[in-house]
Amino acid sequence: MRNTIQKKLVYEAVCDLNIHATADQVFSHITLKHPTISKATIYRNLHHLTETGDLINIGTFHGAAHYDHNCHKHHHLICEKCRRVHDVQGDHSKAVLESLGPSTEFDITDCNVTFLGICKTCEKH
Amino acid sequence: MRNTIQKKLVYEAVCDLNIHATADQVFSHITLKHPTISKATIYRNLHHLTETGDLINIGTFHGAAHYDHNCHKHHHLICEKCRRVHDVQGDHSKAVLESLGPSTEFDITDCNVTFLGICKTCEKH
DNA sequence: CACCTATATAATACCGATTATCAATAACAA
DNA sequence: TTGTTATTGATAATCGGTATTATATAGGTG
Repeated sequence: MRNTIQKKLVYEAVCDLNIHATADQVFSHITLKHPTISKATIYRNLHHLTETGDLINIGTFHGAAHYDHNCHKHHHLICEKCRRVHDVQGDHSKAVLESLGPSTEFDITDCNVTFLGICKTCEKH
Repeated sequence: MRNTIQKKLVYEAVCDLNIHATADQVFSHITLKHPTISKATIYRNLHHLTETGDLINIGTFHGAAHYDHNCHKHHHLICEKCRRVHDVQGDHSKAVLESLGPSTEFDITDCNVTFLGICKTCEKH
């Protein structure tokens, strides 16, 4: 896996934006200064960076995937009004897996805990 | 909201299939006996039935949404090989919300706990 | 350093899932 | 039965993402 300028740009964009950006937001951010970058390159590098553990892919049940450069264990809250993704500190996955106990039906590898609600900005209207 | 034949068919299809069916699976099932039903009607009614609480939309991070007619609180495991959705009995949401405590940042309405792993069928190869 | 070659790129066609549009139809209240 | 209005079927459009391919370039080799 080569260290291309584009890969660096994608990683930096996710960090700079710091809003759990989507591929599209990353694309728009980068094109401001590098108008020739391709959308396919954004997607490819988001995948690469997720594989190497530099980014985390936040599944959000609806619409586009969001990416997070904060790789410390934590959770996310999806605002049901604006669909933005917010950080929720803590790690409840372990506790859930422990209280679930060993499964005879599945080889459980992970547990995703995601909160739903309304963020402060939307609460105010 | 009117009680159309199509809405009834969609609900019954999700129940009869009993496999956390996708819109496409519901469509295929219904067209066997009602070949003129439109895919848009399937999507529309899946939405309606989710709003009224008759069905649950299971987000799966990738691909199509799955629908569940079992509205008792329980969780799902998504098999990382076959992407099928399996039931996991229990309700950990409450415990997670309690251990999280009250939030000053968000009006948290719910907490989604989804397990990832490999199901028995796929484990055997 | 110049060269090589495999990998990454830009551009674009394509795909699956879902939503929007709209004229025709049917639910249901009067 | 009739009028109104939500729902339908058909289909185009959109959205998020992947596949293809000719070209460019990262980074090792001599």
